[in-house]
Parts: sequence; structure tokens; C-alpha cells
Amino acid sequence: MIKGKEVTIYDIALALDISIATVSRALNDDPVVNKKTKAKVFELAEELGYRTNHFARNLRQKRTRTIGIIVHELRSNFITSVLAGVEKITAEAGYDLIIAHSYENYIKEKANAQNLFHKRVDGLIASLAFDTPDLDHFQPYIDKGVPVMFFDRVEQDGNNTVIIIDNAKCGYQATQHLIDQGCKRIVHVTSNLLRNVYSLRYKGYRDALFDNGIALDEKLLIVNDLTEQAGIDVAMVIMKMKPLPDGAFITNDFVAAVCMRTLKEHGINIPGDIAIVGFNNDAICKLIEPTLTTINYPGVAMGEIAARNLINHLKGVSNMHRTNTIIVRTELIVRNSSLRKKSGVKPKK
Amino acid sequence: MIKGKEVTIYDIALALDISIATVSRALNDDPVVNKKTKAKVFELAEELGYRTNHFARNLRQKRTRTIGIIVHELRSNFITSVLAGVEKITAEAGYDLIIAHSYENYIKEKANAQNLFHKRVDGLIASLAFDTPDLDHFQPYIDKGVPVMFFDRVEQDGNNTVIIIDNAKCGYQATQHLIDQGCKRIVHVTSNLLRNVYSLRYKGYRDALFDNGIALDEKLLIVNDLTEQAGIDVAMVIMKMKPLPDGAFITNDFVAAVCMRTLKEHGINIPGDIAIVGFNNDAICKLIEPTLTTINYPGVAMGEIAARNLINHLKGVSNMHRTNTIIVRTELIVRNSSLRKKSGVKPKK
DNA sequence: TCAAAAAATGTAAACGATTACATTTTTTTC
DNA sequence: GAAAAAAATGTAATCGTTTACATTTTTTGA
Repeated sequence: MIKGKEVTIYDIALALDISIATVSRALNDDPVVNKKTKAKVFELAEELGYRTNHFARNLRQKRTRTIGIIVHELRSNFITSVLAGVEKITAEAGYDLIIAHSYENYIKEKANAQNLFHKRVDGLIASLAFDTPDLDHFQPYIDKGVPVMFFDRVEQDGNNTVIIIDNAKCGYQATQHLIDQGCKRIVHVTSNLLRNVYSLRYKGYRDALFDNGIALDEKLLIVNDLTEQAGIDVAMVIMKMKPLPDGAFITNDFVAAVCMRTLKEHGINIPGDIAIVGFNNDAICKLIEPTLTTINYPGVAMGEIAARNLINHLKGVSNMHRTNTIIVRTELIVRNSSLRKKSGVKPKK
Repeated sequence: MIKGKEVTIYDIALALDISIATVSRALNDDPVVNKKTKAKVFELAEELGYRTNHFARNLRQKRTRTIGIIVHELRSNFITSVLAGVEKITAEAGYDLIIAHSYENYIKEKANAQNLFHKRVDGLIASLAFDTPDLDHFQPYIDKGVPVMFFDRVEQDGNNTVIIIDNAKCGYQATQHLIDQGCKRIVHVTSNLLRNVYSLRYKGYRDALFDNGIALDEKLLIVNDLTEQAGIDVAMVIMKMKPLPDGAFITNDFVAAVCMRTLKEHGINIPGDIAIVGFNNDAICKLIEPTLTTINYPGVAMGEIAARNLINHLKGVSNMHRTNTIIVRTELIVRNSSLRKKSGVKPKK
């Protein structure tokens, strides 16, 4: 095998004195070609180190068997779970996956969307960045009929298929749980309220307060990004509040964990002084002290469902555009960070 | 714009009554074409929604401007850091990135290597799975002259370029630190000793013991996979040892954290009874109690270096094959899980 | 043995760009 | 105003497959 020189079906055809059509068919395991010929072709292909030229094939077939995914953050438990789910399904179906990363940045998200469009992915899966204002950058996909599936961070304009959890319900559950534990002044720590996930959790929080006859106090709402510093800042802000809040619903486990650590360092007892509920069920929940009550968020399942729907649509098995919104099941996992009453729920291991 | 119908340079040429050659040159911003013509082409291309057919282009140009990366695990802080670093550099250089995931499985790694080879990536970056026995599946790359760069989990056969940390030194440092803290019976928890990272850390551990006149006790070596269950099992095994060990060097932060939690649940004091050192400097280190002493492992930097070397090689700026091994700096971060002596190092925040 | 049917193979035209080389058009120069 | 130089454009081959349609070879059955 000569370095740098590519073997093509012509080389194989020439060597075996048959036509390129037969070679092509043999390599694609077409039942129409003679078993013996097929065997010879395979053998020689292997020997010569033949590899299909996907460009030639795709050029001819006008498909790429590739799907793209744009994620807002890679360094996140939830996202890597989703990726694992998507990867599993796409690999099984023989599709390739190109992963693009927006770093919570609209400009990068836009560039990625364009790039994947030019790469002609057969379909796209996406979760929006913090500051994405609209969906215009996905319009080319819609125009060309390339299916797009949004997950988690979505914009529900009714035109695209989305796969989400019931964020309002989760917010309600988390807040109700804190109220059940006797909390009356509950802080809500969240992020950019432009994004559905945060605005809806906030809505759930408000509804739960309302249903329990607790007045909404806007001073108890804290909005930030989801960095370690944010967690520390939140704790500082909370400690300055008078009277001290007795509960906190924080929409991110990591921030909750950092905040909890900082509060503890300042002598505040959890859940005694403040009960805390996080969001995501990250691995840290079971490792910190006290263990963190949280909402379990099924990343792998979401990825699988997104990929499966997309691929079924591409195969024509089902029409994605008919099912507009897919809601995935979540659950409140009660652990020690919020358990103030002996009765009722018992903490999960 | 008609849905599903692709616009090609022929359409543009026809509409403007010029040749496809001129259109092609215009779109590539070739200085040879008239500014006015260029403007007209760009305008019409935009209007018609033209997008380059990368297959046709790649078929003709025989390059892909794509590099592949095979990782052994996606759900890991370290790996996502590396990915972030690689992504940054490749994006800057205008290369695309295809991420493949082996799930610590040799079979999948092999399949991924083949797939990316057939996809004709211009270069490859890889970290080996737990059970990969040899590098035969990368031979096709070598044969065709496609550069391969291994990072972290590598096989040093002298033929390929690798980027690693000094695992033996890290193992030595961690162990020496425990000895400095007065530990005499130090457990070493690690994984498949086939892999360089684990065998070298073990070597460092042994050397440190030897240099301090401590006899090696093979019963203190525990090998497992890196799951949560493994962490629990390790704690159980440790607690059954008589006499109880007084130190543990665990080559993974997550396992260390789980192990520590389990030990604490059984009334064992850390670092009082057992001092613990982990590996990786994951986010959890600062969140658990006591905070975990660990080795800081520069993921982003490794990714950046790997990608930069590969791309420089591809561009012909430098020759990768001349630098055979790149060693990245690491550091021991001392925190409370190992601090038994008031004097000496002070814990890092 | 031979016509019909079935199986296997071949021919040639796409797919949509790039680019060496050829040709035409425009500008410059005297 | 014509020849030379420079600028702009065009022609046609090429990249490596797939596949509709045509042709050849082999098998079948009376």
C-alpha cells in the first residue's frame, strides 16, 4: 500500500477485470451480485486498504447520514447525559453525530447553526444559549425542510418540536415541598428569566406560594449566572437578609452546593436554619453534607427521545411535526438538605 | 426559494449569464474576478439561499478540514475540559471536530477509529479505553500518513506523539505527602494497571514508599473500575483491614469522594483515622467535607496543546513527529482530607 | 437442444464543486 | 489608433461514487 495514494473502486475493478458498477454493488452487499465475485471484491478491498469516499457517495446520494447537535454547555452533567443518550441512538441507527458547543453565547450558537447547515446535517438537535433572543438563525433549516428538534432550553413558538420537562410543575413541587417542611420565607435563586426553563420554574414557585397564601416578595428572587462565584454571592446576599429566609429553591445543584458550603462556613445550619432544594440531581447531591434535595432531570432519556424522534422522522416512519411537544417525567428527590420534619417523606439514600 | 431544491453554482451562473468558473472563483473571493461581478454573485447567492456543497468541494480538493477525537468517557470533568480546549483551537483554525465516544470499551474504540478513518479526518486525537490491548486499530492512519496524537491514556511505543502528565511523579508526590503527614499504612486504590496512567501512578506510590523505608504490602493495593459502587466497595474493604490503614491514595476524585462518604458513615474520621488524597481536582473536591486533597490535572491546556500541535503539523508549520512526548505540568493541591499536622503546608481554599 | 427466465454484469450519466489552460475583453503605452 | 500588457472570463477535465437501463451469461424446463 503506497502512502498517500487512495484506492478507489476503479483500482479494484481493474485488478479483478470487472466493472466499477459491480464493485460498487459488491461493496454495498447488493444481493444481485454473485457471491464469489463479492468475496473477491471484499478480499481485495481489504488487502488494498480501500475506504469508501463518503464525499463521492454523499454527493451522489444527497444525504449525509449525519445529525448535528448544538449544546449550550459541555461541562455539565445534564448535557453530557443528553449527549450519551443521543449518541447511543444515532450510533445504533448508523448516523454520525457532530457536536457543536455554544458556550452559552448567542453569537457562537448562530455560527454553529450556520456551519452545521452548510455541512448539510440531515437533522438538528439544539438547546438554546442564555442570551439567544430569537430563532431566526434556524430559519434556513425550516426553509429547506431539515428537521430541527429543541430540547430543554427551548422557545415555544408552536412551529418546532420541543422536548422538555414540566418546569412549572417542578418549580411548584420544589416550593410546595419547602412549604410542607414549614418554610415561610423562601428565596428563589435562578438564571436569565428569558429562558423558558427559568421563567417557568419561577412561575411554579409563585403559584405554590400563592396557593399556600404566602405573599410574593420580589426581594427574595435572585438572578445570576451559574458559576461558583455566583453561589458564594448568593450566600452572602441571603445572610444579609433580615429576617433570615428559612428556605431556598436554587435552580442548579452546583450553585446550591457552593451556596450551602458558604452558608455552613458562616455557621448557618442546614436544614435547621434554611432548607435547600436544588435542581438536576447531579452526582454531587449525594456527596455533599447534608445530601441535597433536588429535582431529577432525565438527561439520557431526553437525549434518546430527541434522537429517536428525529431519526424516525428522517426515515419517514413517523412525522415529527405532528407531535409538537414532548414532556419528559421528572421527580422530586428528597434528601437531608430540606428535611426538617420527622414525619412525612423519608430521605432517599 | 423552493423547499428541498438545492441551489448550485450552475443556477447562479445561468441567472447572471456568466460561467460556473467565475461563480466559483467569486464565491471563493478570488482576487482575479471583477469586483462588480463578485458583488452580483454574492448578492444572488444570498438571495437564492445558496450553500456550498462541501462534498463536491472535498471530493475535488481531497481534504476535509475535519479532525476527529476519540474519548474514553464523556461524563467526566477532565474529558470535557480537554474537549473544550480542543474545540477552541480547532474552531479558531477553521477545522471541524467530530467527537467519538468509546465508553471505556475497546470494541467501540476500534469501531470509532475505523469510522473516523473512513470519514477521512485530516488528523486524530485519542485517549485509550480501559481494556485496549494494542494500537493496531490506528495502523491505517499511520499507513496513510494521517497524524494521530494520543493524550492522557496512551501507549508509549515510541512511534506516536503523546501528550501526558508525569503520572509517576504525581503518584510519588501524593504518597510522599501522605507519608509527610505521618501515614505508614497507605492504601492505593486505582484502576486497570494495563493503562499507563494507572501503572505509573502505582510506580510512583511504590517508589515513595521505598524511599521512605516503608515495605510494600500488596494487600494494600485495590484495583477496580471507577463507578460509585466501586467507591463503596473500597470503603468496605478498607474497614475490614487489620490494622486499619492510616492513609489512602485514590486515583480518582469521584471514587475518593464516595469512599470518604462511606467511611464517614461508619464513624471513621478523616483525616484523623485515615488521610485521603484523590486525583483530578474535580469540582466536588471543594464541596465535600472535608475538602479533598488532590492532583490538579490541566484538561483545557492538554486539549489546546494537542489540537495546536496537530493543526500546526497539518499546516506544515511544524513537524509533529519530531516532538515525541509532551509533558504537561501538574500540582498537588493540599486540602483538609489529608492534613493531619498543623505545621507544614496549609490547606488551599 | 433450445427458448424463456433468472442471474450477473456492464455502460454511461449524474452529483457540484475546483482549476489548469485557453480565450476574450479592457486598459495601457507610444 | 494599433500593439502589448493586464484583467476578466470561459472551457472542459476531474474528484469517486451510485444507479437506471442495457446487455451478456447461466440456469431451467419441456
